[in-house]
Amino acid sequence: MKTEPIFSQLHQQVNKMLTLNQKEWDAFTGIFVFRSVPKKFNLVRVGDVSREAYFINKGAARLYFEKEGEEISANFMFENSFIASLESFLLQTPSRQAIDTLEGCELLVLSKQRLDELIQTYPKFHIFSKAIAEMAFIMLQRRASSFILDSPEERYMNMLQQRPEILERVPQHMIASYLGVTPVSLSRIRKRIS
Amino acid sequence: MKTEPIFSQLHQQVNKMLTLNQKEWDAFTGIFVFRSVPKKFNLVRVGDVSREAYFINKGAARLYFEKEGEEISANFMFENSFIASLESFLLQTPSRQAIDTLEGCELLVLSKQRLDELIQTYPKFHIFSKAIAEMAFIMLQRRASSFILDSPEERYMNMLQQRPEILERVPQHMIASYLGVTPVSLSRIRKRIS
DNA sequence: TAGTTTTATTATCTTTTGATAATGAAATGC
DNA sequence: GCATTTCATTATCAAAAGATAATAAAACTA
Repeated sequence: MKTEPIFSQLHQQVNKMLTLNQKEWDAFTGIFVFRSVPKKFNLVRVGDVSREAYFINKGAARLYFEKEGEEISANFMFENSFIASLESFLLQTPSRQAIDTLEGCELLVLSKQRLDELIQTYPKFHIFSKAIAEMAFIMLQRRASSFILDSPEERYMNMLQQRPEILERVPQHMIASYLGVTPVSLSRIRKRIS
Repeated sequence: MKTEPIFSQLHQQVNKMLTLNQKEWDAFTGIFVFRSVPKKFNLVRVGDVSREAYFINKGAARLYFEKEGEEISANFMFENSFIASLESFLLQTPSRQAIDTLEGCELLVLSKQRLDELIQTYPKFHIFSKAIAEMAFIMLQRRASSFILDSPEERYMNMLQQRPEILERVPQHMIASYLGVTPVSLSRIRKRIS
C-alpha cells in the first residue's frame, strides 16, 4: 500500500484495528492534517469543546485536570499514540481536561467533524472508533484499578515497570499528581525505595 | 415495533444507540437468553474468561476485585444497565474482576460468541459495541477522576448526589471499598458529615 | 424465637500523607 | 554567562486514614 512517510506510523497502528483498501486508506488519511507545535504548547483548554484528537508522530504530551489552580496529570502520551480529551471529543461537551505538549511535537490532527463525515461515507470506520474507545477503556481501567487496589508506593513501582519512559521524559512533580500524591510525598517514596 | 415484554427495557436502552428495523431487532434479541438468579449469586469469577455480559431487567449486581482475600468493589449496577467484566469480555482474557448479584436478579444474558456472529451478519452492530465501550469509558473516566481530584469525603458526597440508590441498596462495607477507604473510615466520614 | 453470624460504630494507637518552609540543584531566559 | 525561576529534597508539624479490638445493632438461620 502506498503511504506517505508522514502517515507510516499511523498506518502501522490503524492496521491493528481494521483492514483498509487503497481508497479507504486515502479517505482516512485525508481527514488528518499535519501540525508541528513547540514544547509547552496548549492543545486543549478546560471548558472548551475539543473538536480535535491528535496522533503523535513525534514528541510527548500530557492530559491533565485543573483543580484550584493546580494541574493534576491524568496521563502522558508519546509517539504512536492518540491523545485527546476523549469525553469532550466524543460528546462535544466542554472539556474537563486540558492537553499540553511536554516536548516539541509532530502531530496528525483529526477533526471530529471530518471523522463523522468519513464514517457517514464508509460505515466501516465505526470499527476504528470502536477500537479507540475499547482501548481507551481498557487502559483507563488498568490505571483506575491501581488507585483502588494499590498504595502510592505500589503505583510508582508499577509505573516504573510498565511505563518506564514516563520517568525519563516527564518532570517529577507531574508524575506525582499522576500517581495521586504531592511532589514531597513522591520524593519520600523514592527515598524509601532506594 | 413488536417487542416481547421481557425485552422492553433493553429495547428502550438500545434505541438510544442505534435504529433497528424489525428483522435486525429480532436478530438482536435472538442472541440474548433470559436467566433468573438468586441473591449473592456468582456470575463471573476472577481468573475465568468472561464469555457473557448481562443486561439487568430487575435487581442489583456488583463488580469487584479481589486483593489478598478482600473484596474491593469497583461498581454497582441496577435495572436497565449492562454489567460485565468488560476487559475480559472484549479481549477474552482471564478476568481481573468478579461479578455477584446483590439482590435476586432477572437478567438478559448476552454471549460474546453470539454477539460476534451477529456483527458478522449485520456490521451495523459495531455501533452497539462502540456505544457500549464509549459509555463505559465515560462512566469510568468520571469515577477515576474523582479518585485523582477528590478526597474520600468528597467522593462520598458526590456518590450521594449522583447515585443515591447505591446508599439504599448496597451494604456500607461494600460502599467503603468502592470509595477507596476502610469501613471504619467511612463510618467516621459519615459521622463528620452528620 | 433463640442463637449465631455479619455489620456498623467507636476508641486507641500507629503510619502515612499533606502543608509549609528552607535549602540546594537544575533549568530557563535575557 | 549571570540572574531568576523552577524543581527536588529534606525537615517539622498537623491531619487523615489504617490496623486492631471492643461493643452494639442488625440480619440470617436452624
